Order: sequence, then C-alpha cells, then structure tokens
Amino acid sequence: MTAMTIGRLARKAGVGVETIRFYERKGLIEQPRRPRDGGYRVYPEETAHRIRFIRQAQELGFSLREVQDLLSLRADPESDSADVRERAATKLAEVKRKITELERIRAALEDLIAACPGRGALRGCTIMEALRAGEEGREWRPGGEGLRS
Amino acid sequence: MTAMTIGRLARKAGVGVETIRFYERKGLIEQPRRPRDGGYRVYPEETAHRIRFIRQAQELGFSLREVQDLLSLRADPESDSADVRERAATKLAEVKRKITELERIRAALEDLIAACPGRGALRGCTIMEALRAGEEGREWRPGGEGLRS
DNA sequence: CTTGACTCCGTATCATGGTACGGACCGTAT
DNA sequence: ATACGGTCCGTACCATGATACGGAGTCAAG
Repeated sequence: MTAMTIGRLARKAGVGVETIRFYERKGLIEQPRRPRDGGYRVYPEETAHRIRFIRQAQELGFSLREVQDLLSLRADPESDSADVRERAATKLAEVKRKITELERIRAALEDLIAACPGRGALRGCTIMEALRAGEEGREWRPGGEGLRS
Repeated sequence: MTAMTIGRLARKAGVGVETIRFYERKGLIEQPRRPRDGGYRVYPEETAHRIRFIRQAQELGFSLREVQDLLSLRADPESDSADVRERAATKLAEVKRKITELERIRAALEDLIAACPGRGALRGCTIMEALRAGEEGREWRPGGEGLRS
C-alpha cells in the first residue's frame, strides 16, 4: 500500500522528519490520527503542498504564527465571515506592501546593474544610493559631495 | 551641536540602541570612529536609512547575512564589476521570484475574499484551495473529494 | 517469526536575531 | 565642580525555528 508515512512525506515536501513533527506540535498541520493508537502517522497527499506553502511563506518573511493565521483563513458558513474577510483583507494589505517594497528593491537592483557597469559612480552604485535616487526626482543630483570635473 | 549619538539614531531609525550595536558587531553598519578614542559614536545621517532598509529587507525574508550581501553590492572601478553584476543579478532573480510568489498569494487572498463571502464553499475557501484552484485551469473542479465530513 | 528500516516520543541542543544588565566612563547643563 | 543622563563594553539571557538523540515500539519482507 505504501502509505504516506512521515518519512515519505518529508522527502516529498523537502523537509526533515523532525520538522514535520515540529509543525504538528505548533498546530501548523493537523496530527493525522493513526489507525490504531500506537501505530504510525498516515498523511493525506495535500499535506506536502501545505508544508511547501509554509516554507514559501517563511521565505517571504512570515513567521510561523503568521503562516498559521494565513492557513486558518476559512470562509464558509461555519465561520464568522465578517471576521474572516477582515483578517484576509489585513493579510492582503500586508502582502501588497511587501510586493511594493520588493518592487523598489528590484528597481534599485536594475538601476545598479544598468547604471554602473562600465565607468564608475556617476549614479547610485550601491543599493542605498539607488534607492535614494528613486525616492523623489529621477535625476541624480550631485549635491554637496562632488568635485565636478 | 546635538551630534547624532547612538540613542538619537535609534529613535530615528525605530530600533533599540542595543540593536545598533548588534548590527555593528555583525558588520551591517560601519562602526563610526569616535572623535577621540573613548568618546561616543557619532553617525552620519544616512545610517538611519540604512537601518530602516535592513529592517525592511528582513521583513521580506532576507537574513542578516543576505542583507549584508545586498548592501555590499558596489559597482565602481574599485570592484570586480563582473562579480558585482553577477551577484546583483542573482539577488535580482531572487527578488523577482519572491514577487511572483507574493502575487500568487495575493491572488489567492483576493479569490478567498471575493468567492466566499455570502454562501459557502463553492470555490476554494481556504488559502490552500485558492492556490490549487489557480494552479492550472481557472475552474474549480469538485473532484474526488466530494463531501467532506 | 526474525530482521532491519522506519517511527514514536520526550528532551536536549543548535543558529539566528536580538534584548537586558551592570559597572565604569563621557559630556553637558546648572 | 558636580550632577545626571547617555554611552561604553562584555557578557548573559531570550524567543523562534528548527535539528539531534536515544531507547522503545511498529511493520513489512524474507
């Protein structure tokens, strides 16, 4: 039958066995009740997706607590849908903010790559400078620092 | 003169004094040499921006080590520009990947909010279901799960 | 029905990213 | 000149998110 035991799941999800047990203790994935008490955990297939989602969300800067919040969003007649909508909207705003910030960093990296390659520091040639250059006007103002050739 | 001492900087950047010292130890911000040895640290104004960037990048899922990598990108005649370009391109790819993943989560949250509010589970009403629904075709297939509980 | 890999659980340990403490020192306002 | 708050440094401690360990129990193949 090759049931989905914890080791197989771990390989499928790309994590260690201990990590899965850890997530169970934290309530991030439900503890599958084992056939007869004392036996092995057997998981449904989708648990691997769930674990991959957890890892992905973590890489996006969500703590396990926050991932849990995300995963617990469940809009159905059983839930208080106003509350669920509100929590989802809050998370959505947070996600949008992150996207915006990442776009800024992306633009800065693109500037960095585009502006600097041949001759040196005529424009922002560090992340910080590239970010500041993008902050208001698009032109890089030499300001008080530079000796103009 | 109200010099920018560590406490003022901390307030400006929205972190604790200890955090700044910690970042210095980690090499994330350069230790400003103090007037005469034994005196107080005095910081340039832009250090506050640097610290805010560090916090922001952390919220986007970068470790301090990775933030350091980002901050050390410096394309100028002093550096090996091929190397800098390569590291910048690597980071850029990573940033783009994160944006893509966040867009997926954003779409899932929007689906969740839009699809579920009144009557219950006709479409994906959890994050995981909404993500899977978006994975291939846009239509939600009832599939083999049927009635759950 | 024995073997050997896998799993169980509790507990200990680790790395990261801070946060707190305490006694000495600095510096400015009175 | 003195007081009082800010700063200095080293070290200890903390929370999060794993990861390791060890002895007993489980299960499937031979």
